[in-house]
Amino acid sequence: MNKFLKEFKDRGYFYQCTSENELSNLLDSKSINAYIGFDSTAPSLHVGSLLQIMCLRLLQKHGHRPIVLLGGGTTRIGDPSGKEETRKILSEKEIENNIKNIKKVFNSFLETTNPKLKPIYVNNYDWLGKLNYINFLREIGKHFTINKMLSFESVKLRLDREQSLSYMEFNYMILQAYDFLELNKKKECLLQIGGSDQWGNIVNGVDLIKRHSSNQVFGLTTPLITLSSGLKMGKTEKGAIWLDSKFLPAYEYWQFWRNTNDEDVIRFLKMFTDLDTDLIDNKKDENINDLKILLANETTSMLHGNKAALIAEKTARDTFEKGNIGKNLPSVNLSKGTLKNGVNILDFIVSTKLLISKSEARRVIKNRGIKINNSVVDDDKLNVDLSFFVNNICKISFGKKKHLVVKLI
RNA sequence: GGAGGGGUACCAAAGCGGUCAAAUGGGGCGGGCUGUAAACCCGUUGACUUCGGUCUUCGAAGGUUCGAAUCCUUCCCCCUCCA
Repeated sequence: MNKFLKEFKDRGYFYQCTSENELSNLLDSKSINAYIGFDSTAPSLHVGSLLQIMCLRLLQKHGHRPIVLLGGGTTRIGDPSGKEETRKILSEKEIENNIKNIKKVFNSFLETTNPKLKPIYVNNYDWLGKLNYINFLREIGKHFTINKMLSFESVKLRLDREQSLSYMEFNYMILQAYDFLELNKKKECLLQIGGSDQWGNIVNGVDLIKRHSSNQVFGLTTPLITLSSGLKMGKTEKGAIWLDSKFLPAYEYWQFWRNTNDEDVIRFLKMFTDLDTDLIDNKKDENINDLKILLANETTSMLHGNKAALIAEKTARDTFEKGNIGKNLPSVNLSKGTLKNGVNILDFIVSTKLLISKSEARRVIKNRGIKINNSVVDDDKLNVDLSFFVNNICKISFGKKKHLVVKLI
């Protein structure tokens, strides 16, 4: 088997492939261009897209070039799944800004200097925006039969459940197929990778290209990553885990990985780090918490850099293992003047943005969830003044994991 | 276009004139147990409060009433069936 494919499987990226043997031969014979499409409705990407990004890294590692499709065109249409979520209509400017921002994310994960490997960015608005409906129907539409489209899982599911499926959404798969065709023509793209939910769309593209230009291209899908808890990755409890320090500081990114479920650790090490898979298998019996730290360090340094990972680890050890005030915990500044006469604990909490409302703060205090300098606050009338500060610093904690350093300035 | 059903908090879903800031379940958050896991148990889940209350919320806007999520009117949206 081709080395890329083998590693793809070893790391647990593999779910389905259109013609595995042929693809394997192709990848052995030359370097190819392969694409993955990303949604650009948000100003950045979160861990939900990380597996896809890792696929692109792996392509590069094996000498293939990734094409990153940022869906300016499809974003404009929107995938109206979900029930009655009227999708936000994004302005052109927003989409452009999103795309610009998202590119930065890729640049921190991908090799960008080697001219043979560096990613090609494309925006499908460039071709979808120019489509002429009649021509499109005649050239592309004729290759699709309704009979077949109705048989696709995504469609069937909706129909079986008697949920409505708009014509617009029904067309989504054709547009994605068309994207692949364009990329095949213009960028010699021979492979599309995507999540398993994209299978139908990908197969459509492969078929379309065969009919339209009789080229053979391939599709490859990754499994849908769920946490052992069954939750979809990325869209987790506490809000999105952004792949961007502007939206999520490195320390919290580190914490996200540090808090991985036991059952997920080995799997995630393989998926989300560059560590050799054999090496990871050999670690199976090591202390689970050390493995989690390893996972957190590897993933964090890949995105935010080695230094940030080390700082995050040290900060975590200081706060969790020693119970100290980790120097590099997230911090807020407060002016000395406001505390001169002391300030009520509720106001204090809200002013640090630890919590957003006084009611919530009151509730949490009642549940013994607030600590100042490691001691539980049990009175919501507590007056916080300068005496709580040592060297102008004070630590306030919400729960066991959320700690904040308040600095006086 | 016709007939019917429906829009309730993060989600699902009760309520159908006062006792409703709104049952119940899920999710979230906090606590306990632990290992910064999982499972389990307990608490909590609109905002402000001098803890007496006050204010804003049940698709939208009006109206009836001492009093409306509940009744009426108009509008918007969704679903099912028929054409």
